[in-house]
Amino acid sequence: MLDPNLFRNDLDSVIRGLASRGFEFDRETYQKLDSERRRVIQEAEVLKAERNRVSDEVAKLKRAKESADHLITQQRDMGDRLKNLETAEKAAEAAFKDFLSTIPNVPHESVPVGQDEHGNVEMKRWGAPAVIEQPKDHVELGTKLGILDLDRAAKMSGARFSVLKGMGAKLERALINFMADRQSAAGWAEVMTPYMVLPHSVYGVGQLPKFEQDLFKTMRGEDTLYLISTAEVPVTNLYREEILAEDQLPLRHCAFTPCFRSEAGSYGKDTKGIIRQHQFHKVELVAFTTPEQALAEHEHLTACAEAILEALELPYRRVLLCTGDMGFSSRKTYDLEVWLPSQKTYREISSCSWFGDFQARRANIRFRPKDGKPQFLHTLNGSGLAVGRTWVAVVENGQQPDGSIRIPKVLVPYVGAESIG
RNA sequence: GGAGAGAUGGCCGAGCGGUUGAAGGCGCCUGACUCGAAAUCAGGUUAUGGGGUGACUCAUACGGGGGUUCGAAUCCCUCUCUCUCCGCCA
Repeated sequence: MLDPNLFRNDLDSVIRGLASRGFEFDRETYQKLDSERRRVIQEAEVLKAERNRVSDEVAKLKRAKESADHLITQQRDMGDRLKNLETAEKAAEAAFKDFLSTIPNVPHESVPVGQDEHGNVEMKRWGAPAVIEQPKDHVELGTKLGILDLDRAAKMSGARFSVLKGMGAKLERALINFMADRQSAAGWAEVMTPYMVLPHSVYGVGQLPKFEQDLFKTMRGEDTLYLISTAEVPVTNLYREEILAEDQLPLRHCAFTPCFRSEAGSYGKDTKGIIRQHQFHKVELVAFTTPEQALAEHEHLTACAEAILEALELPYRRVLLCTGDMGFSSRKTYDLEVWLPSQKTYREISSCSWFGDFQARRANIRFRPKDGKPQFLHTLNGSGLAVGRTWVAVVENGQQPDGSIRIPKVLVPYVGAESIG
């Protein structure tokens, strides 16, 4: 959520920023809701002040053992009048908040303006894609080696699920352990979290109320729990409603979790293979910082994700997303894209975002500066990395003419073999 | 699943219808003492929202929601969570 003061102090620049990402800010509705809210608050507070004054009078009289009956009679209907006003106040506050919570974050000034992915800017490339004659894709390679079984996955769960077998399952586990080991060694304190969360946690990171259709929802009686779409959700919410000390920042966590996404609206996209699944594994990096630390932390976090790709000898590039291609909550996002020989292109394998205080405001996460009042901190996160897509990249980039897969050196101790097949 | 206890400020912990935004302690800040530090002493130290250029002022908040009352941290209902004991269980 954006800071209401931003609207009050610098409405025009906010509107311009939002427009750059293709969001049209409804100025009229905003002003109507804001003035209504303030009107009701003031009305209620005048009445409450009056009630408090009279109650004090009553207290004084009673202590002096005098009669206060005339005041009490006079105040009889105060309760009802106030109750009505309080209801109106709550409604006005809620309407205002609902309006604000559907407004996306304002892009940072360093973000290029653009409508969609064509406006993204490539920042760097690392590694030269190997020359492979007639490269096979991971489905063909995996199926032949008996390490991937999509047909049987479909039998039990339908489309967009997979079964990994033998060395395929072991490779998945190896990647998870390698990534979690590396990131925790790099200073990202590991956490294991719930995979089901309450609605307010999803709201806190900005995926509710607008993106419910992307999530799996479960019911327990009347209560809703969502399956997490990313570890960002539980890890960011670790400190909801808390005030952290400034010297705790930057606070860095990594978390391995499965991720669940309904992929509504992506019918026909990446239907082949395990690039886009309803369930996949990810090692996520999440950072909490002061506003001053945030931009440097964004670079650091991205570098930590890149380090995994480099250790795995996977060619990749870093892309700075333009205003029109960024997620709802983000101020600035780098995507890391890995080379896939079968597609002869780079595909997203990590997304590293800085959210400013947008999520912190929604989840009410603050820090106490050395001298001064508590203020909202900044949050950042990025994949380090998406495990399923890394599995694909290792298999496709490591493929040999005989159909076997060469395992990257750093992974050999984890896999227990130098090649598969 | 059964029985009971509890939830108060950054932390611990009193209060159980009206001078309590909240005793006392810890922590933290300022000052005194000191060459400096520790100890000691004195003072200060919640957050959010409204109004005001400002000093300031008003409102709200004692797990969440609802109720009783002129007035609720205090009484009633309800939900959530935590703890103890019993049962069941990976």
